[in-house]
Formats: sequence, C-alpha cells, structure tokens
Amino acid sequence: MSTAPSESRAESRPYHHGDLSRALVDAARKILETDGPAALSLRAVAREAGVSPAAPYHHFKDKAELLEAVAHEGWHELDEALAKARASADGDHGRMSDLGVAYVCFARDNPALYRVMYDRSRDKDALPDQMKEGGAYCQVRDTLAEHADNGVAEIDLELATIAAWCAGHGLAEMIGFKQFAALKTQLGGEEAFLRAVFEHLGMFAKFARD
Amino acid sequence: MSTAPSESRAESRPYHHGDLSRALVDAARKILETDGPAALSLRAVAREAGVSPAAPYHHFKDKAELLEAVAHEGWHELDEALAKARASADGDHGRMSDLGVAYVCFARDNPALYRVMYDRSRDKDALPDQMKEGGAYCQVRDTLAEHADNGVAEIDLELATIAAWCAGHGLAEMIGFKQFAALKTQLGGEEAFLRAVFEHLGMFAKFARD
DNA sequence: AAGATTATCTTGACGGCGTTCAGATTGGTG
DNA sequence: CACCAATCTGAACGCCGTCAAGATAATCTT
Repeated sequence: MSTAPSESRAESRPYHHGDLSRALVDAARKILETDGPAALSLRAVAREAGVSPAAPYHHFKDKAELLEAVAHEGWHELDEALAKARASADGDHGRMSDLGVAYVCFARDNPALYRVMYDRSRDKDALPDQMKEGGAYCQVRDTLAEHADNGVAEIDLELATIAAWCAGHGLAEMIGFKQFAALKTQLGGEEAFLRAVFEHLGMFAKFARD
Repeated sequence: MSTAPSESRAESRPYHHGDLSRALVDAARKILETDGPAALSLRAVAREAGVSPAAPYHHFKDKAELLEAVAHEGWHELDEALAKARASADGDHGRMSDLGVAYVCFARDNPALYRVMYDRSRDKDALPDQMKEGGAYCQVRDTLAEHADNGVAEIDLELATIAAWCAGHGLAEMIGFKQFAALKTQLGGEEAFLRAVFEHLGMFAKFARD
C-alpha cells in the first residue's frame, strides 16, 4: 500500500530490495568516505542501506566478504586511474613517474578505500587477483618494459616491478605524514615531492648495490 | 592472608599489582604474538594480566593509548635491530642493503607488532617521535650520508631517506605475499630476494627520471 | 601510631558490535 | 493457484570498549 514496490530500479531488481548486494557495497563506500574505516561496521552498512542487521548475510558470508567486494571495486578503479595516467602521459611514451604519481594520488584521494584494499590483501597474504590479468601490477611492468626496450631479462622486469610497487605503496601510506609538509612546500607542491622521492630511489638502490 | 604481597617484584612495585602498566604491555605483546592483531582486545589483555576489564583504565586513557605503548616498544626494538645490522655489516663500512634487509626481517619476524606500530602511525598521520632523535629514520639517513661522503645536498639526503624508508616499508608489508614464493626460491632464499628488489629500485628510479 | 588522602582495582552496567536462528514475507515456477 | 526457494525481520547470544560507584590498599600528614 504505502510503499510502491514498482520503482524503476536499474535493471535486475532480483528480489525484495532490488540488488541489495550492490546497495550494501555502495553504503559501505559512503560510510568509508564520510566517517572513515573505524565507523565501517556491518550494522552501520545495513542501517545505511535501510535493511535489518541480518540482511547482509544473505548476500555475503560475513563482514570480510563484503569488504572484499569493496576492495575489489577499489582495485578496479585503481586500474582505471593508472590506465588513464599511462594514456595521457605528458612525456614521450608514458613516463614512469606519472604512473607512480597516479598511484599515490589515488591512495591520497581515497585513503579509507585504499586502506580496506590493502588490509584485505594482507589478510590473504596475497596481492589481489586482478594483478595477474591486465591490472595495475601488469601496467607497471609493461610500462617498465617499454622504457627498457632493448631487451631486459624477465626476472629483472619482475623484480623492478615489485620494487616499484613497494615504493609506490610505501609512499602512498606515508604521503599524508605531517613531517613531510615542509619538504612538500619547499619543493613546490605534493606532486613535485612525489616525483622527487621516486627519483631519489636510485640513490638508495645504488648504495644497496655497494 | 592467602595472598602474600611481599613478593620481591623487581624494583618499583608501586601498588597492588606491581607495575600493572608493564604487565599489560607484556600481555598485549603475548597476545599479539600468539593470536594475532585481531584477538587483541582490551578485555583479553586484562584477562591475560589477571585483572578486571576496567583495571587498565587507571594506567591508559583508552585502548589506543595502550597500543601506543606497545608500538613505542616496537619502534625501540626496531631501532636496536637496525643499529646491530649497521654495526655488524659484512661490507666495508656498513652496506645499505643490510639495513634494508634488517628492517624487512624485523617486520617479517614480528608481523603483528609491526602492524600495530604502523597502524598507530597512520592514525596520527605522523612518523613516530623517535625518528627525530637517534632512531631508525636517522640511522638510514646517516648510513646514506656515509656512502655519499663527498658532500650531498641536505635535501637530497632527506629525499633519499624517505625513498629508502618507503621502499623498506612497502617491501615489509608484501614480503609474505604468496606470489613471491617462486621468485624467492629461484633467487636462493628470502634474503637474496630482498636484496634483489632493493637493487632493482634503481631501474624504476631511472625511468622515473626519464 | 592513627586518621586522612590518594591511587588502585572490582563489580556491574550501558550501548554497539558480529553473528546466528526461527519465522514472516515475497518473487518465481509448475 | 499452490508450492518453493530466496529474501528479509526480530530477537537473541557473547564479545567488545568504556564508564560510574564502591571497595581496598598504599602513601601522606600530623
């Protein structure tokens, strides 16, 4: 009576609610953006989606599985951000540092989402599955390969990709630290700071090689 | 009566329990090692220490403050590990990679503790205070300075230290990932893998510089 | 030495959490 | 239309962080 169930809801609308899984993921992301990871309880997500606390259990085995879905979306969007950065690189054939900057900026702009993404990875002791297809990891490797066009050993490419990924992730987690504020302004902004750090990785690598 | 309060307990033994703050931190670390970060509840810590759930509140303002104390200890031990690695470097005057390996190995051997350490840092958006005195951060910077003995700009040293720290942290968080297992055995062990990744940072840095 | 003071710890309670289960409701199928 | 399976609700369990009130014990004052 009072509730009109014939709301034109996208396409599938499989049952009562109309794609509740989708709504739950959206609600989770909204809470993440608004109130941060600490406020992301399963009950709060259900509340935000307008269902009872037990409803999510018909779509996700537990809280971890919902977060997994959120993280999956995050990785997908990171892939897109990197692809865009690679396509519109301001250099000749896609500067490596543009990828790094895009990666860190994604983490800076979506801190809570990025945290969920990595927390899930750590709990599984594994990189996300996407990386084995055409995901972010492969994009980094391919860009590295483009630069070193005159033949690089497979293993060197793999190790360099891992190295780049570690540097990017490390910087992504620390970009917001207060201690770097002075250095950022001194270098003329956050992006300049990022590029500078990436470029100074070589100094460490050189000394690590003795 | 039944409880003998005159147990010779170290030195201070200020009140009823005898340095409960200390016992709480120890209990927290024991739980961390045994059952991981997910099991680290304030009530469990109190249980482990043999006191009521409310007792910790007379020594720590809340759970976060207890974790802060645990993290503080962790940073201190990391400092010591790095200092030891720096002192007993197998190279001429302290190889840079020995520091990196020591850092990552500390994280690998104390995964739960390392996670608490960094989670606390992220919540404060700041590196731990120790780093400003003679802590791990300064050790990395000093070692870098030793290698580049013929005068390096202050800012380059700072940026290289940050770069090294990011790489170390990134690798520390990923060292356990399953995807790297094959590569590790192929390179002859985990330590060789670590050194190889560190050395390949230069490849990324070179391309980042264009 | 005795009383007052202060720090420490316990008990009990509150609301929120993740999760489960029995039962109500509803969409799809024969 | 009757049935079935999928979906959702309501209530409950045990755990959590935290707080307030009271008991207990060490320290301080005199």
